[in-house]
Amino acid sequence: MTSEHPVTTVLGTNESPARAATSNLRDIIVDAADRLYYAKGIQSVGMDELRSAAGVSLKRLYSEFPSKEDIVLAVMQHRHELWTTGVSALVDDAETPRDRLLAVYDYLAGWFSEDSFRGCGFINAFGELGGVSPAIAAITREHKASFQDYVADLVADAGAPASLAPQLAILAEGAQTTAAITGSSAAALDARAAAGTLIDAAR
Amino acid sequence: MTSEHPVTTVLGTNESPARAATSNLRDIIVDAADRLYYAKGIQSVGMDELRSAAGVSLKRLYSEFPSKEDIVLAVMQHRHELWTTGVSALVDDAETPRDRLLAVYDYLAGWFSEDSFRGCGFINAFGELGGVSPAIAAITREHKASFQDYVADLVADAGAPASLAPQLAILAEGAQTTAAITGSSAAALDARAAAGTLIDAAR
DNA sequence: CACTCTAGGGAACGATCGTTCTCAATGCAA
DNA sequence: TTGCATTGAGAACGATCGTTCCCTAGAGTG
Repeated sequence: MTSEHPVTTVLGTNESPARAATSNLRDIIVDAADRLYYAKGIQSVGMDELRSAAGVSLKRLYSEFPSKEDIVLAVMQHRHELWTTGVSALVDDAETPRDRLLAVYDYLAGWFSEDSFRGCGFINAFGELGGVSPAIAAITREHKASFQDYVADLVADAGAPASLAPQLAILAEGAQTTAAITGSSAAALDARAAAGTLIDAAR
Repeated sequence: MTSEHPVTTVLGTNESPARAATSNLRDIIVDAADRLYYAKGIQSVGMDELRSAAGVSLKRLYSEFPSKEDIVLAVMQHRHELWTTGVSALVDDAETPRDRLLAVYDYLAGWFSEDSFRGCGFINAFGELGGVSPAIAAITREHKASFQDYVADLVADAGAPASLAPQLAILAEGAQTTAAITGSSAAALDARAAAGTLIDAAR
């Protein structure tokens, strides 16, 4: 489980403009891997189990990805895109700068209510493999840094002091782990309420 | 990796009043396992590696614990005790109810600054094995629930509304994961500042 | 001293890991 | 139809996993 990725450019380099047709081989593999890794952890899912779930032979699996770690990184890249588009969709629908900040927690509330929810896939992957896989640690850092930057932009747009941004990001992180472990989506509402208080106090 | 523990009583049942001498066999194993599992993840550390680190033969290892999962649970139990005593030591030293609430984040700041810090061991274990090991999921839930209860007591002592407690707990959780991934202890200060704002607003 | 018994070290076990390789089936040109 | 190149399914590989077991060293007893 080692490889040297150009980690500073892993996220955001969606170099396939003609991804087009929904179910090509790569997407089938990534979708199945995402479901399994997220539900059971990465090391608890062997290549044979992934092979069965995806309905793809080992040969074709390895023709698309050189190693298991590359599948894990592709899954994380995929999750990053889902997260980014999901959050910004709700944020863009909000009207006031304050509501745009709070929309982040509305996204969390919807996510936490999914049956399959089991915390942040990046935090899970980082805890499991961040200590032994530099590439997985790096992509996790990138994902979280991009979220921090995103919140910082929203805070700036709201005219609030920059110090508010990391506080709001911490609330979002804490809500994710709390919801994962308690199995309840209540943490999203708690975090949203706290965020509202912090935003109001920051003027 | 399966076993049926009486999960509702795993934490807090320290049934060995005469633990006395510091370095008995069990403690040696748990200490070595804690270091390795925390640094590299649980499944990345084999029994042979643990055996070498603890300087104990496999036979003696298995004479003390029936399976690897039992070692993991003992490590988590140990971490729970360290956390509980560490936090309450700082809390007890604080004078005002407000400072007692903020002392939690002071404890986090010290912890985050340790070289070995790599996030909350419970969150890491839950992400890695919570989906396949009910016992590990259960002890994680117990640990987090006990922290929630502890914060709720502090909030009640401060005369603040109960709704403040989950918000402060979420800040603590978020600080842990943020610090782990960014590799910086700044999140403790951010969380502490946010907590101060929330406490002040709750009157 | 001779014998028994216990405990411990570490080789060995079956299972499973990620990865590779063999070989049959297929498409296509002549 | 025949010959050839390419693909894919899944058996097989070496390594390593958690766990067990064999066998020796040494203490205790007569």
